[in-house]
Amino acid sequence: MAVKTTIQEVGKYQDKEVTLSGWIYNKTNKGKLLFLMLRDGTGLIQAVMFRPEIGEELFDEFTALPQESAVQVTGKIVEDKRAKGGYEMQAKSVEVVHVAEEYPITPKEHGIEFLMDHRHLWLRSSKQHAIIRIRHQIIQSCRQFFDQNGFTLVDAPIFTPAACEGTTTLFETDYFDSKAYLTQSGQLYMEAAAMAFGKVYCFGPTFRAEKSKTRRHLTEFWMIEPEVAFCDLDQDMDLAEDMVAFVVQSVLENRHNELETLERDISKLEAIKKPFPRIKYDQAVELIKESNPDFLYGDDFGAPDETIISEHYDRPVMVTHYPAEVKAFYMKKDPNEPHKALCVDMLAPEGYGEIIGGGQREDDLNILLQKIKEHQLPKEAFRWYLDLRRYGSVPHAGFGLGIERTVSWLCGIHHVREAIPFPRTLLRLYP
RNA sequence: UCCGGUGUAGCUCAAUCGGCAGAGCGGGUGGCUGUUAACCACUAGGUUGUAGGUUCAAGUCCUACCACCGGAGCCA
Repeated sequence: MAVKTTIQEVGKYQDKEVTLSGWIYNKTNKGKLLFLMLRDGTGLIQAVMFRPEIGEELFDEFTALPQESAVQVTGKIVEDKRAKGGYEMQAKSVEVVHVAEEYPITPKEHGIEFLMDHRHLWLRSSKQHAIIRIRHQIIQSCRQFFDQNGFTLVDAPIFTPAACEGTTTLFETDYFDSKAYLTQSGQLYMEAAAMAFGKVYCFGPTFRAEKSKTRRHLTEFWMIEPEVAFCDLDQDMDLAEDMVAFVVQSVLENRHNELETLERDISKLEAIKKPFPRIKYDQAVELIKESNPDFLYGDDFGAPDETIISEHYDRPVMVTHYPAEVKAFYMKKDPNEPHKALCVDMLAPEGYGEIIGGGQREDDLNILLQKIKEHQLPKEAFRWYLDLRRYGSVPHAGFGLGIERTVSWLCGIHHVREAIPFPRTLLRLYP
């Protein structure tokens, strides 16, 4: 009896008989020959069926099968230069598992609305499949990086009691007799966790009810957020740089086929080596003013401004020391430049924008109290957070890495909605 | 929220000055032993986003609405 295997393993079974289970990705026939492109989730392989070998009845049945019908095929794996992937199967016996209905996504072009309405099926097509596998690789290598560097996973809650940062619109939901808000960031909880464990990170979904309608925004997106006790801004940047370089390397090493499927320019990713350039806000403004003279000093950067900055470099650039007013209340001010925050944004190359935002946190109780007052935030909701500055407050820092923006950058895709399996945007809650 | 654009067959799109509603893919039927988005022949398939209006005549012009796309803002 033939051994069951998967398409990515067929190289181990050259000239041997195996059984593959999967779905018909595409097929074409030529009289007595039928070419099945078989998909099993691990790859694609062509199975060649010859009418006299298979038998009239089964051959006709297979010839009539619609795209995405489920089948099981047994045959010999042979090396063949004509086949994509280098191998093909000479089918000997075949079995239909399920005859699909007429499949809506054909090998031709489709519009984005149609594809997004069929996202549950679109994930089967090779490009989307490659993107999600690279997403998996990115997440896996982030976790590996933290494991290797002494971090403890401490996940943050999704339901939160109040508008945490006060800078963004949150989703509100009923929580029994009161209201709860979906988290916009795990950071404040990570600060508590860092005081308990030293080096921590969380990985989970975050939610923003902003009516943003751009290629860089989702209402539900995933962030990896490390936080480290006894850490200053420079050490925080070292960490961010180490992690991003590690992740890029890991994707290059393990997902070469997927990058190829996406026609990603690999040389752009191979250039991502430490050290990353580090510039201050003031220097970034000078770069922007070369191309956009209307930029007002003191403003936060818009998407086109970020692109201008990133175009000066072949690797991610870290911009620090933004004006304190444009940053969140918990950012520590630079003692040497009191109007600047000890913060860092990492801008990806090729115009992919901000993938990391972070910095050193304010650790002085009185300054924090003052800031909460200035930002008119509900002091009661921050009682626990302020406790962290009462019981052994230490310099600490961290950052958040947006998974979808990182996936988009590494995959070279145009829109973050393809970087998450089931995107949630301003205008989409289905499927 | 603002600016711009698009709604025509299951899908992607055409339709000139307002004058017979069309193609490719997908579906169906037949043919082919090396196809890669196969090819060849035949075939079925339409409330032109919705509601009004102008006109002998509207896919095409006008008004309103709806949906989506792109960008900005907001934001990460």
